[in-house]
Amino acid sequence: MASRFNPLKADAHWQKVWDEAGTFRASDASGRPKAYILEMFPYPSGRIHVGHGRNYVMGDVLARYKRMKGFEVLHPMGWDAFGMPAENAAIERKVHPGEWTRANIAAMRGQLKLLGLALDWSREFATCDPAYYGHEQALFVDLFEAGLVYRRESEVNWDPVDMTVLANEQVIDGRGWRSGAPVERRKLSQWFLKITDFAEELLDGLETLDQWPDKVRLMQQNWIGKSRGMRFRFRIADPTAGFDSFEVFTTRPDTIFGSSFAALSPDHPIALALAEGRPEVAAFIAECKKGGTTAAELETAEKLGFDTGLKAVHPLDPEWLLPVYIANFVLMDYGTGAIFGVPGHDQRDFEFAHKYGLPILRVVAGSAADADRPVEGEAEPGEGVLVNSRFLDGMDVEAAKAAVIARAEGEGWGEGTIVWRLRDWGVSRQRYWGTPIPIIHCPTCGAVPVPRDQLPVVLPEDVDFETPGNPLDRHGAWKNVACPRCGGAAARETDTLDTFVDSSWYFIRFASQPADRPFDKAAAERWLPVDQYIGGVEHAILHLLYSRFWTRALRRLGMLGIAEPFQGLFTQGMVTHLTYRDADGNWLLPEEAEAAMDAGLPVTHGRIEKMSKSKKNVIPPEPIVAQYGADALRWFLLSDSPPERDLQWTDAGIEGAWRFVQRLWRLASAEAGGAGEDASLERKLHRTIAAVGANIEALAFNKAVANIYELANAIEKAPPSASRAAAVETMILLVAPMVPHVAEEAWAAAGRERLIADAPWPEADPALLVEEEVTIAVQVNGKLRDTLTAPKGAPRQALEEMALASDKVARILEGRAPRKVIVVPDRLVNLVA
RNA sequence: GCGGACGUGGCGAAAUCGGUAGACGCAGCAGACUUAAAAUCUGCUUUCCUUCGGGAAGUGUGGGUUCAAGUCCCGCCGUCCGCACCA
Repeated sequence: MASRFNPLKADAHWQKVWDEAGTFRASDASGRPKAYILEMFPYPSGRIHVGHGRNYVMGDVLARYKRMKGFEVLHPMGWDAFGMPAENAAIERKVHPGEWTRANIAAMRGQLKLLGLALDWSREFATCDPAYYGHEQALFVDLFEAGLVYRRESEVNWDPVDMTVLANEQVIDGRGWRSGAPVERRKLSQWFLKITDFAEELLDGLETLDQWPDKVRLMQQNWIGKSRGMRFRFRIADPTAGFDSFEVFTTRPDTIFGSSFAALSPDHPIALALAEGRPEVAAFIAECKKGGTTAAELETAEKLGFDTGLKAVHPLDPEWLLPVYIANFVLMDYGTGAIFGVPGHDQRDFEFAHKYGLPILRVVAGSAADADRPVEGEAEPGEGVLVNSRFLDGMDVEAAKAAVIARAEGEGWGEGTIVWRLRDWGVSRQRYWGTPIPIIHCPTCGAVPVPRDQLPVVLPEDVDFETPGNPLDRHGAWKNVACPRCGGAAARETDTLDTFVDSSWYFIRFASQPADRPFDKAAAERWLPVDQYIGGVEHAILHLLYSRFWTRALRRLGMLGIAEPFQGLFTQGMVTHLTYRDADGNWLLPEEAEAAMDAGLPVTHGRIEKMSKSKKNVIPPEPIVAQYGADALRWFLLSDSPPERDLQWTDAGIEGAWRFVQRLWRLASAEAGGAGEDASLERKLHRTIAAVGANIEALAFNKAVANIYELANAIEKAPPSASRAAAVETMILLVAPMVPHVAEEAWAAAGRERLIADAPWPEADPALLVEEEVTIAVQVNGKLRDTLTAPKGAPRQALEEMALASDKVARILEGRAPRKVIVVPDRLVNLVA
């Protein structure tokens, strides 16, 4: 047997063996319990780096482990292939987006294959395949017919660089999530999916996701943003411009007697109507729109108001008139676009009242005795008892809320209600490289869905990107069609779907891909939900919320009997690497940095950052695999850092991993020899079997790695014995999910005919998990003074006597008897002097 | 501003229920093997003191609860993440 493991030969060999045997092909018909392991599929942006690899290797270890545990494992791979980078590449390099995308997929598939991933490649697809997006169009038509899709003119987030609309979720600090350009407001006709119809169940469903990180559940909960409160109508004392009342929403109906003004959003219909006849109103509204939307600007933005001169009648006192302002801080798209101001108990209203000299009334106080204490410095939004509030006086906040709502509902001027922060999902994109929206606009029939037998609506290939904007819009031959309903001249919708639609159901298509429909219900339900989903936390809201919505929508349509698509979710950390910059702050490749230093130019070590092309700190997998092999790379990616935390790429780290792979090989290929039992090694082995299994299931790969190191150390120190030879063999099984190539090689070298990938996971013998002897800590006053060895399960009395017999303890106690003795069996004895 | 997470050796980290802090790895030091190097193997490696037996301190910081706190509670400091004029 060779003294060194040669990954160059072994990697390719075993990858071919797995491939030819169809080892990782998932069977829909197997009787074994299923496990669906999925990593978020990649966008084919060019090349992968080792940071992407970490994600796939984690899923791979779990998939291989589950196979060994007897599960039928579905572990597929595909490509989230629509999106703007392809179009940008088309514009810059004059290649067709499809060509660019296909070339990237081919390159990245080759890179992934170098890692020896246990993937079922037979289910691979790209979302830009008409065979995929055609079914997506069919699903869109289904949702359309079910009333879950609608079109409306709306003010949208317009990205002036990418020349497209962005969803609210895609606007970060007022800038486009991709381009980074400040987002503009524009009015456009857009297609929307009714995700708000599902707000309640998306929120409640979070409760069932106990295998999701709390952090992600909390983020979704905040995003959905449920607020309970009351809606009520203010009558306008002197109706103008055709309006005699307006509605407001509040979460604090209890403070209704603390109100000193009402305020309308600058976009409110009444404000807009007033602006028609009064230039000063129009000017104020224009002023409000000027301000930026970045965090910093909003932080410092002044509260601005314009007194319309209108008076609102207090709903509980017809004599009480409130001034009506237009105020810049009132948002049209939350609640009703109008508020009633309670300066004493809301900070924004407080600032507003200060600026415009409005009364600041106290209606909540710590106790009734504080009723006359003025509210000073800042608003008091907290708990207390109601004061200065007529029939509410003396109630606590919750009771007062209920009392006001009951009164309003009884008298018919308001009602208890719930308001959501979540908005409907705008899915129209004015881009070419996406799924065409399967709708035809007919001047007579309106928006007509493309009949199912005419799907897919295929993207035309012959498009030009010379002119800015959407090339579909200019493509007459594609765009101009007959109306499917009346046969008259009509035009295709030229907007394409947000690519997040593509990724909202790909996991269903992986489970089942018939040619004639999106998926087969029974086949999909065999695999779904995904047992373990792995990906970046950056998708905590967008992709994960949309997928949950899509799955629930399909359920409502009766197409799928599953509520939640992802039972387990894991968000892994990034791989980071050193960066270098020159004197001008430009990023340098490591070799450029070296050359510059040799030339005596100043080079600064940048921060250790997430690998990215722009920072020039990416490590591609090819040279690493060529030098150290796939197993060393996999081992490194699993070692040391907890998987949810960032992992720093270092040359020393990959070399350490390579040394371990070689060490495994040496252990496995050494002459076995020896006879007889080694009870202590067997205990170690069985504890390791249990620990590695538990740690892999918990995705604590770094701990599983440490368990293996401990076992390897113990085996190396153990004298030859039959136990030792068996331990080596078992260790090969334990590392097989993590370093599969060297494991197969060692397995074959040991004369095994079956693949180790098909071998069963070893079972820990429960009898060997229990120690016969334990080390007992002996403390005096809580400080460790001695340790002693006792049989497992020794009685308290015996432990106490042994502890008192210790010389060290005797020296410290100086002959005194301890006042108190605490004995924790099998752990410690604490003598309190 | 609101919400959340985290803070342990030179570094990555571990410590499952409040019970021997630092397992395991990296880096480092010393030694073995070698003509030499690589590879490999052995030992040491939290800090300070030491009469070499051991002793003291120690998990961001200050308190508290407890026989016992990295772990629980309260305050503070710092780092990171999410949301943000949400009525």
